Amino acid sequence: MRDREKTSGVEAAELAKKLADSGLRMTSQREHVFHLLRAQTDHPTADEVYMRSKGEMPDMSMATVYNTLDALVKCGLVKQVNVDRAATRFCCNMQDHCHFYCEDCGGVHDIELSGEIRDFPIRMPKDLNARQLDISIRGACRDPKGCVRRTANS
Amino acid sequence: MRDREKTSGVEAAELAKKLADSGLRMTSQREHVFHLLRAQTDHPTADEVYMRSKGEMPDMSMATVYNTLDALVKCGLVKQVNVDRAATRFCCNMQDHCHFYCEDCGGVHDIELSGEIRDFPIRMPKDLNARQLDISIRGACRDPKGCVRRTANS
DNA sequence: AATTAAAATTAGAATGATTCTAATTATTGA
DNA sequence: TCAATAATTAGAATCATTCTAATTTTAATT
Repeated sequence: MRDREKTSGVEAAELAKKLADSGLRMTSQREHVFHLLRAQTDHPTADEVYMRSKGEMPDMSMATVYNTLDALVKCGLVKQVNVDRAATRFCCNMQDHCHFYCEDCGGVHDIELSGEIRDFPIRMPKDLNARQLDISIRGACRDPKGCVRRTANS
Repeated sequence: MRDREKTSGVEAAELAKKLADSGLRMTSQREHVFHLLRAQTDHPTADEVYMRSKGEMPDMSMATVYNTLDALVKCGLVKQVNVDRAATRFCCNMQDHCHFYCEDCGGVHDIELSGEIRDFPIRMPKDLNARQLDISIRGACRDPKGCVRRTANS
């Protein structure tokens, strides 16, 4: 086993507990990736995490980076920013609306907004110039008829 | 040249005008894809569009499907649903917040919400059970120091 | 109607992100 | 310590998307 420190004891304990709560084990790789994510809050990609891990854990594989990020997401310590790892979808409803992804059937539904997007309670910094806002909601259809994994064609 | 109908004259005229406004040409492939998107509002992927186009235009290539979807997005008749075609990003800020993607430098910034997500003016249908809501904003940093295309490492 | 330049389409190769596989190693609880 | 289970690894495989170079189509002019 490799040494397992660098992270403050508090972080390590928090991580171990959260992992255990989800039935996952504490490993040095998971601790290292978690520490690394906390050190720089710039939303790295998996590949960036892999690069950054090289210094302290040069043997960690890309597969482990993905597995570890999945574990951290599963135990609620990390969020995935572009949540959908699947293909881009297209729609021709040009009204302001948002999208609901059903995690069970894979379907996408439009959801109406009941107000203007500009009135949403978002505190936009002055130095950022917004061009487009997207809202997506993930969850499950409750309709047993509508909620059937769809096929790619027709 | 292949025949070019199937679509109501109104649609075809609207499409031709929008394309022209963006300096793009009307083609039978573009008309066909546009018609197909309007016929089924289920947010197909590029591959699904390709499959569905087989019946009427069996020779259309995947490259054309992508080019055509890009053209329709560019001229404002179609929206891309998962806007980011790049790698997934990870963050460990577990507060409710949203993300700002700078289209110039590729950076991602957290943006605070000034209210509860549950108070957002979204008209959620009763048969949909939401588990997670994501808000992403695209645009440009105005800060010339902060806005520099970042490198993958460090 | 023929000519031409620019734009669009095509097949297929290339790329990039992610997932899978099978073998090895580490962790945990008895 | 031992066995069972979970995690890690390298590398292959997959999938979505982009690129390339050749061909075809379009649109504007003769």
